[in-house]
Amino acid sequence: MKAIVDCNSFYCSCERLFRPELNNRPVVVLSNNDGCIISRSDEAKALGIGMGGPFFMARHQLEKNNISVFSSNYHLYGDISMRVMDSLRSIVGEKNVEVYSVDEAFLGLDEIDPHELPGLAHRLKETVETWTGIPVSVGIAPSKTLAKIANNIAKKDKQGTGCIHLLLTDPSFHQALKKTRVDAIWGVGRSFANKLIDLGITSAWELSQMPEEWACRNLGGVVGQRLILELKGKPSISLKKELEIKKMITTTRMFGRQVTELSELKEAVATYTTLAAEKLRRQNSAASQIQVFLVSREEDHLAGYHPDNHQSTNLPAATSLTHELIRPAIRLVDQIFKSGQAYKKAGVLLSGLVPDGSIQGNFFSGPSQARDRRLMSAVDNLNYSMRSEMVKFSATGIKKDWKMRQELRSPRHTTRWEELKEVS
DNA sequence: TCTGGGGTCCTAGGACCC
DNA sequence: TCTGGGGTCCTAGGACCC
Repeated sequence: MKAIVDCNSFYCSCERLFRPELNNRPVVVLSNNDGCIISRSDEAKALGIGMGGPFFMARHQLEKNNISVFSSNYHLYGDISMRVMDSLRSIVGEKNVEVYSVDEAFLGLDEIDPHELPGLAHRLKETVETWTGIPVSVGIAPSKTLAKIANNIAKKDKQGTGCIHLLLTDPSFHQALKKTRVDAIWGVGRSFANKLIDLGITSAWELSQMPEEWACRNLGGVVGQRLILELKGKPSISLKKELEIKKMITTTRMFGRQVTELSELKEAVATYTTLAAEKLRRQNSAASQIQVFLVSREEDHLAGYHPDNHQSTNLPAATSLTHELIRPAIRLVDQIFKSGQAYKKAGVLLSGLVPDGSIQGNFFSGPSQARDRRLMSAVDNLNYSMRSEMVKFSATGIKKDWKMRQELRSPRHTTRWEELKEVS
């Protein structure tokens, strides 16, 4: 058996922790750059605020309904997320928790007596809520995909289910499948859903009755095949181990305004490279390839890949050192940049990742490498313990006029001393 | 005027090797 | 005049997730 534990309106719930007067009131949280609405409290949903809609278009509606609006505060959400996951680990054991995203985790429950599952579900919910203050929903079923469906049922009828739903027997999940539309299945996106509906397959139940070979041919090969098995209650997507090493690392951001100056683009790309390099060192990897891309205003509506605006280079040797990554990154900006072009977004992608310990050296790398690495880890430690850019490379700029907008961000209550909540 | 960011997995097809 | 076949690795692109 598998469980999924999912935080309800996670970002909104985090904001409410320090603003209890917002409980039972409508709240929304915006994406980076205050672009879209990415989290809504139940009250905001009830007022008709859509998911993923642009902030500027909803602004009037938000004001009219006196809805509280926050920019995203990832320092806060990341810290609260860790506490939620630690609570789950303390109940089912570290090896049975797969952190699936910032606000949800799959749990492996094969060692638990099925009779104890309802009690466990309640204990999970109550413990997380008591220890962290974040409300959660729990779904339990034989496979991950069915657990997701159970969780959706729990969330859809919070009063009726108490945010807990279990699908432990065949009849119970058959019933649930009949009530679930194909486009609501985990693993079925827009394109597969359209395809299925065109074929007259509208419910999860109908999909589960299709032959595996058919799914293999029509739903993305083994992915589709696994999906059918999962819907039948045969677990085919296993729990992933913690600490899997990422195979590529990217940092991309919109700018707060259009950027036309080469010098500003270089600052931004140097800043993103610094962030990506920190992520790289955190998992003890080194990169052997770096790619940079700039997105201009004009091509924004043309979705996808534009070779003109992407350049990549193979590094002479894999590295995790920020300055060895910034240099080639900036050269790539020079190659891509077109004078007179207005850019709205840039990104850095590190790939060809290898373990940092066993880097294939080359003729030209000298003994300074070891010293540089000690320097980097000192910088990381300082920045980590202060939770800020205590020490940084001058190439990343000082003023950062291009930085994204975050006009409505709440204080970083749990990660910055100077922003600690005061209670009098 | 303003529409996020960061990932994963899988497949097809080309390059290359023996 | 005749010109194989199987395997591996890499990359681009499509699909999906939160």
